[in-house]
Amino acid sequence: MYDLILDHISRHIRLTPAEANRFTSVLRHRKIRRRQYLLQVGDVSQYENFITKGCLRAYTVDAQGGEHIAMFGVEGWWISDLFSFLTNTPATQNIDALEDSEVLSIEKSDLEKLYIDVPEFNRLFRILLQNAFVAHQKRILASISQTAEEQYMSFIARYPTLDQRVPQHQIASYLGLTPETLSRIRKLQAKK
Amino acid sequence: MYDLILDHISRHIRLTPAEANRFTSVLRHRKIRRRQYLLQVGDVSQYENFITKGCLRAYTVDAQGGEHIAMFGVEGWWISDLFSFLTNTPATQNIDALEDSEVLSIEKSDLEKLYIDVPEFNRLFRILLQNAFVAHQKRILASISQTAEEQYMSFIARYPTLDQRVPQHQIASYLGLTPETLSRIRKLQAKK
DNA sequence: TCCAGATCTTGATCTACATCAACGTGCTTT
DNA sequence: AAAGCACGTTGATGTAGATCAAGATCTGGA
Repeated sequence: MYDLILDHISRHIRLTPAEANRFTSVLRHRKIRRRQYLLQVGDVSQYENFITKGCLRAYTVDAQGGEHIAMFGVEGWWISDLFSFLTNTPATQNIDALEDSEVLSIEKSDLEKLYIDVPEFNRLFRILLQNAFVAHQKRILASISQTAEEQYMSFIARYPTLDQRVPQHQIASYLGLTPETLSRIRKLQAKK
Repeated sequence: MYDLILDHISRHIRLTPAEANRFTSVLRHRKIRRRQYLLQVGDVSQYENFITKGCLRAYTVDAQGGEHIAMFGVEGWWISDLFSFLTNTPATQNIDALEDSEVLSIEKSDLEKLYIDVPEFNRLFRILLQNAFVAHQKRILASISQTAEEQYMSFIARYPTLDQRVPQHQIASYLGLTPETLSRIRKLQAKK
């Protein structure tokens, strides 16, 4: 149950067995069925979620009802509405499952206690944030400087597994394209 | 000299006078003239820089020579090529000054020692990263879901001072627009 | 089994924004 | 004071990608 997350953590910080137990003891295991919400707009996000199985997405819904995907997550990734989680404000994103999934969730108050009891966790979450920050920065620069086709090619180069698992129109939404445009890009690419 | 940065820090963590001294003792004060580089593509970023005066920008240059602005920074903000800094790889961004500026720079090895000696700094930089992360996420969602005009209106709403200080074509570059398009958007807005 | 919805594709048309080009103004540098 | 940039504006035209519409598969639920 905890193998994946402990392995994930051990890449960044070293824990004693006691500390590892301290950590896993506050994790809550949850199963999320396909199309089921992990978080809905308006709720306050209580948890940081580590995905142990399946695939989820975080997305906003605009005034016209259009969905815009902020991030995907698969096994070994974290997913949450970080802003809601950090500031205790209502979430602006929905998170739901694209496949039957399982997550390990840590509650905010538990995480804060953990920071105090095992200071290394400050370091861990700082590193995770750094990586996420850098990924976001690349995504921004891509979106302001690349064509739709270039962005899609970068996407499949960086996330080849996601391209296989996720419906095409969800990827279009992630890239800020219409499904039709992505379909045409793929058709052109197939010829090359 | 250190008033601004100590005030900035005190919003997030509480330091003893000794810890504050420990911190300021590793800061390096630098003056950067308008158009002068703080960091150039290819160099490894050695510093995190806190701006005490002036205005800087971080930007990439694409194959066609086009500049794409990753971020602006003014007094009270941090600026760096975080990826280069964290991974000791050559920077992919230039940072230069849009006005005569001054920064306080902390070197990577000093920061790492600081994390050990004063663990609260882990917390500080985690919080700073969280804020930056959230800002980036909003920018991504804006760029994939809003029109050019909407993005510009959001920009001036969020950064009214930047809109005053920064040349218009730099803002266009930040938003991923051409200077002509931004000029036309502003003309339309003026009528409203 | 059958129906409804989800997904993807293809074509026709539209439009937001880019590109190209010219010009005015006000700094900076000498 | 002159020359040269940097910066912004405006107009004409081009194009990437959106929108609208229709149809083909496929899938899951009653």
